[in-house]
Parts: sequence; structure tokens; C-alpha cells
Amino acid sequence: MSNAFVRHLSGYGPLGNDEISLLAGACTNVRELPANFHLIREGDEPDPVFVILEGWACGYKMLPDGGRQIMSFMLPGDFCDIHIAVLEAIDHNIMTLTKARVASLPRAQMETLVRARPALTQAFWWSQLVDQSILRAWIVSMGRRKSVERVAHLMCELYIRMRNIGLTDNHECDIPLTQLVLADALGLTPVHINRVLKVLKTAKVMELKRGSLKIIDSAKLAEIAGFDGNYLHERIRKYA
Amino acid sequence: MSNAFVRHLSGYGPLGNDEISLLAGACTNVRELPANFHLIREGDEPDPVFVILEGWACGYKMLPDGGRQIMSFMLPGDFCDIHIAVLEAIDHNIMTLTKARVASLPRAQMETLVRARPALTQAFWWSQLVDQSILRAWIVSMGRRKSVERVAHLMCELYIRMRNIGLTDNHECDIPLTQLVLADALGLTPVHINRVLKVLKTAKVMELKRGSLKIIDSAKLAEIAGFDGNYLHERIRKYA
DNA sequence: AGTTCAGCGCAACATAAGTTAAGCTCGCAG
DNA sequence: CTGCGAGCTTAACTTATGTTGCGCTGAACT
Repeated sequence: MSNAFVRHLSGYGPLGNDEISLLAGACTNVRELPANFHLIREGDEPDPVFVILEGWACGYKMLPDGGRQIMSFMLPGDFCDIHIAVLEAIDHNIMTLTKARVASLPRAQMETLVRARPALTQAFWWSQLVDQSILRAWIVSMGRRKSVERVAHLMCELYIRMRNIGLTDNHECDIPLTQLVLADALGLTPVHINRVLKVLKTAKVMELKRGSLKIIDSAKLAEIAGFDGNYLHERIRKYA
Repeated sequence: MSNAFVRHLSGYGPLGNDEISLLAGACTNVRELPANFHLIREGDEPDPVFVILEGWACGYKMLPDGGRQIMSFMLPGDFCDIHIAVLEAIDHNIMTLTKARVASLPRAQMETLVRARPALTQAFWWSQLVDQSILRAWIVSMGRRKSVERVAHLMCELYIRMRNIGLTDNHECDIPLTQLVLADALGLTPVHINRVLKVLKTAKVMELKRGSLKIIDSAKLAEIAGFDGNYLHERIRKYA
């Protein structure tokens, strides 16, 4: 009995059968949510920890001038800010991007899990540190990569993360992001995202069409992106 | 007997006298380091946790084309990546920016501290989460703020962080960053940083000269930056 | 089958920031 | 007390990305 949550955590260290069933058992309080549904709003008091089981979500902040910056994408298996419960008020928003199935684990239950199983503590830590690593990688992209490189880099990251949870199929996978969402994540304008995607398509590197990514020349894509997957700190899975 | 480490952590929750002396006592293995000294290099195996007692450091990554992106500044009292020890290889570099005094706490000692004192666990967590919050704020700046706003925002952040450890003096404080370092942190060029600083100076908002920041009109600075200090999650200290 | 609306595609023009290059300042090592 | 080099300042020119605006497509609803 495996779900995306289990698959995601298994990538960070070997889990025994009993740990796997503990995790799966923890995902009882599950909701079906529509796209563009807010899981967490700025200023909320933190309580349960959310885990995405199906669908995508993102974390973002608004600026005074109405601009939006997306700071993270959450894929199936990902925590929505695992340790947020320590803080007093949330400083950003989390919203679904597609229809989604989301489990909420009460804080108390998380603590029980952690106390019962050291292997889980380890896996939770690892997951948290990888999230931080991803934030750092985004800063590098935003600061020093040109638009084409930036798009290429994000696609590499998302493809690998999708592959890690078994959701790719021979250099293709679902990436349910509109050009507007991509723009808000990469600090560009929708118009420019459109230009960049055209460049990558005519160069026969990759295509992103109607929520689906097709990587045509993965070596070239990685080269353009300057992609080095180390920051995803996979301990178990191998890159192809 | 208080040091920057203690002052920093005290901001996140009340510490008793015994906890304070435990922390101060942990800072025995202290080194004096010159500027531009590497504490941690990409690929290193993590071991001790470093704490800055005096001086500044930064975390950065290099790009294939030789570009550098600074992802974080570490001030007195800050951990250099508190929980890095869980991972197998470090994915970025940490370097001093000035002469510095740095304590290294062996991982085992950290664990002893944490086990002995729940208040310390809490403070460590908090500190870690604030670091993550700062990363998110940087992404927002890089993605959606113009150069002047970006510089203003960073100066607000650094001023508040300096104030929190008692290192400001009536709207002035040391910010030992060259224009080149600023450029590498903000994703701009040194030439442009120079332009921006001139704008802020002629507008009588702030001056940055020879490593020293003078805020002339703090309200205007915060307004330009669109600064909202919530993301620093101060629980105890009040903003002035 | 027709309507509608979100999202895509593209062109013309505007601008913020990058590039290159040169002279300046000032603290410090000899 | 002098020469040197790191870092600052500025100007002229280039370019990547933003802005505005409009028409197209296709999925969803009536």
C-alpha cells in the first residue's frame, strides 16, 4: 500500500514495512480540493501539516504593487512546510494549482511518528533540508541565469522531482503550469516566457504544451540550464 | 557572560541563566579567521556546526560561466547552516567576508545541548525556520523587485538583524560589504549597484560608505523597499 | 452548434540593467 | 613618504526583458 508520500520519503533513506504502513496510516484525513484553493494564508496560525497526495500546489507572496512571486512548487508526496508549526504566524500563502488530494496530519500525530521511528525523523529532516536546498538553487537561478537558462533549469528540476515519485514516462511528464504561473515563479513576464518556450522548441530541446513537458534533447537541456542535480540530495535513487 | 550567539538565540524565546551558560560554555573551540577564508566548500562532508561570534560570512554558489551568486549573509550569532550535518555532501560554499571569530560545535555536543534543554531545541528550530524565511524573502526580491527596491530591502533586513544583536547605533551600523559583494548577492552588476547607491544617497534616504550604513529617512527606505519585517519572526524584540 | 473565457502567440516599441572602459581615491606596505 | 592596488565613480553604448495591444485557439457550458 504505497502512496506519493511514501514514495517521496523512501527516496531519502530505506524505510521498513512497518514505517511505510505507519506513514500510509497517517494519511487518513484526506480532502479533495479544487484548483486555486488556499491551504494556508499569510497570517494564519499554523496547525496541521499538509501533505500533497495528488496534484500540484505552490507557495507564493504578494507585493504591495500587486505582483506575485511564487517561491516553491509542491508535487505529490511533498510537505507543505513541514515545520511551520513552530512559528506563530505564517508569512506566505500556499495554494493548489490543480485539483488535488491533500492529507492533513495534526501536529500531535507528527510528533508521535517522529518519536516512534528514528528512520522517519531522519527522512523528515532530509526532506526539509532538500526543500531549503531548492530555495537556494532558485536564488541562484533568479540572480544569475538568463531567461532561457532559468526556464531550462526549472524544467530539469521538475522533471527529476517527478521522476523520483514515478510520474514520468520516457522523457515526458505532466507539468501543469500555465505560462502565467511560470512567469510568476521565474521572475519574468508571461510574454517573455512565451518567447523562451518558442526558442527551446525551435531549437529542438524541449516542448511544453497544454500542461505536458516533452524533453527532446536532455543533454542539451541540462547544458543550457547548467544543471547539476546534486542539490536535490538523492541518496538512494539513481539519475538516468 | 553574553556573546552574539546567546543574544541572537535569546531573541527567539526566553532563555534561563543555566541555558545561557550552557550556550556560552559550548563556544570554547573558537578560531580567529582572516577575511575570505573558506569555512565550508562544496562537496565537503559536513561535520561540526559553525557559529559566527564576530564578523560576517556568506554562503554562495559558483556558476559554470564563473559567475557567483551569494545566497545568504551570516552575522554575529548566526549558525552556518545548523542542520547541514544530516546531509552527505554540502552543495555550496561558506566564506568569511571580514576577519571573524568562529566557534565550532561538534555535532555530538549539539545533540547533548538539545537533549538537555527543550528551550534550546525550540530556539534552534526557530532560528532554522527564520533562515528559511529569509531565503524566501530573497527569492521575492530577486524575482519581483527593481534594483533600487532590492538594495533598499536588503539594507532594511541587515539593519534589523544587526539591531537584534545590539550592533546598531542610532540608525547607523557596520555593513562590511563591498559593491562587488552586494552585486553578487542581489543579482546585479557592480556598476549598477553604484548607480543605485547614488540614487539613494541623493534622494537623502540612506548612505553606504566604507562599510558603514547610515539610514537618513527610515520611513522612506522601508516604503521604497516594500519592507515588512514579519518574515524575520521576532517573537520577543520590538521593532522601533 | 454557438458562446465564452482562460490561456497562447506574436509584433512594435520602451526601458532597466549589462558592458566596456577609463580615471579616481585612499589605506597600507615597503 | 611614496607607490600600489582594491574598490569606487562615471560615461557611452548595448541588450535582455518589460509593456501594450490585439487576434487566435480550444475546452467547457448552454
